[in-house]
Amino acid sequence: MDIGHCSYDCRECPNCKISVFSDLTDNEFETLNYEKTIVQLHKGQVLFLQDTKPHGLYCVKKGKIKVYRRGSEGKEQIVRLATDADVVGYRAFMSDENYQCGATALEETTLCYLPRKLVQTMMEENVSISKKIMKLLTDDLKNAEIKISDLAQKPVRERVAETLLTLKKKYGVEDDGITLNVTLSREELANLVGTATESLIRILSEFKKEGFLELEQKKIKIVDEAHLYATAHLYD
Amino acid sequence: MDIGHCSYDCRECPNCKISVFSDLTDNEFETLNYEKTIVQLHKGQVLFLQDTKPHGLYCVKKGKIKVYRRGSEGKEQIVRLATDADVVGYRAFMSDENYQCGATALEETTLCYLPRKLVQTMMEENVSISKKIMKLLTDDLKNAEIKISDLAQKPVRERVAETLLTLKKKYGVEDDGITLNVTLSREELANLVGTATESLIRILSEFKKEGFLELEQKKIKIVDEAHLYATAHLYD
DNA sequence: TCTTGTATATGATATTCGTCATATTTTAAA
DNA sequence: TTTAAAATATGACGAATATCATATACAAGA
Repeated sequence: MDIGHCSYDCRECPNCKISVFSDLTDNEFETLNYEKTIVQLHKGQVLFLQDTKPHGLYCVKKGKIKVYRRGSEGKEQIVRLATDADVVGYRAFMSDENYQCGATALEETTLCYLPRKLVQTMMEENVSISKKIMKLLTDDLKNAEIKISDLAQKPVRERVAETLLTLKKKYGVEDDGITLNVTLSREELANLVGTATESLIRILSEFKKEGFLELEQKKIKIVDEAHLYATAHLYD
Repeated sequence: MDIGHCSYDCRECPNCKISVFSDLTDNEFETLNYEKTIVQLHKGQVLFLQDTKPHGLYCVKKGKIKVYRRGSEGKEQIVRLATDADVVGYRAFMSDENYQCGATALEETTLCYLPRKLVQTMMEENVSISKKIMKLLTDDLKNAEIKISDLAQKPVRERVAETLLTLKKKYGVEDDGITLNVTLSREELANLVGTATESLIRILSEFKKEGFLELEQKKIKIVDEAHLYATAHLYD
């Protein structure tokens, strides 16, 4: 995990218009530039560990992060995914508790680390930040509640279909228009769906046989989105 | 659902010290008194329905509320429980979306309804309210994330044990020190655990045979909490 | 390139859990 | 009270899914 100081101006960051920090004054941007730290993660590197204490929060500049919770048998359940402009690690930070989830890079990822004091100052001075963080929280809570009822009510096959569609929505597709723009191992995909790796693999094979997907190593191509939607029992 | 205007002073409310509205000025209390509406619900009455539009938020004065999400097959998954001083219906309200969960009274319940405009004004004038609502959100998100990993990883038996302990923590016990101070049908309990009603009943019977519980109609007595903890694989 | 380890895949089997059927108890209504 | 309806309980069964075993493919390092 490489850490460096202030190598670029936050106003240049393509995320500054859409992220939590979109409505800052010039003065606030100066402080941000000075106080923030760049964190560089390679694929598989850990950003923070479950049950450790947060000291600030992370804003994804570019890359992909998985946020997961490890159960008593060591199996990890992915509870959220993050990408450019998303904020990571703010749940625990906000409630001043230990992280209840860990976070790891899914690919080469650059983040900005904002130390506690900076965030607190900014939140006090600029109401828009609190509002945006609240919006993050309500969105995450919404998704979490949907995930709860899905886990309790939908069979694995439906959840796999739904997860693939969620991935497409979250990370988009490559230039060909069908290849999911994210690389997850089968195990990670299973941990996202909430099932055993073998079950996930079997259902991917089914979907392939049924012509919904094409599989090339870790690359997943969604060739029949409509049928996936139907299988997921989703209508949006 | 009985609705009435301002029949008491919020400063008299036993919850005003611990709820979201604990740090109000006298002026703000005056407005609150004037603008709020009392809502009285009998057991089983609906507070709001899934997929409808929120116009304000509710604060539980006294009683118990279940918040649930109905899946495509009509089965409801309880995602949260509320009691005195809890705020209900704020997730959708805050993000200005339709309710994605419904809410129903589990027993005779009195709530205060605060219309949108009032809440907005108060949040702008008094930062402590936003902060407290943010605290609610982070707590709910935390619990939701735990529920997600439990649903994905723990077998039904463990989840039943955990749910019973959660109920004890949330609603406490009667004067005898062991009877859960909440009345849920077996079906509701199953919808909270995320399992079939028959499975829930079977496991309650098991727990009874094993001497963890006593069952008298809907009353559940936890007589061996330590063993329940052990079965739940919880250590807090 | 070869080798070794790891990820993916697939079959066989076991287990958990949900569903259906039915009995029993409780509650509510007549 | 008597009766009907609903909730609870229990057994039998089947479906869904996890686990285990093993094969194959892939990737990383020697």
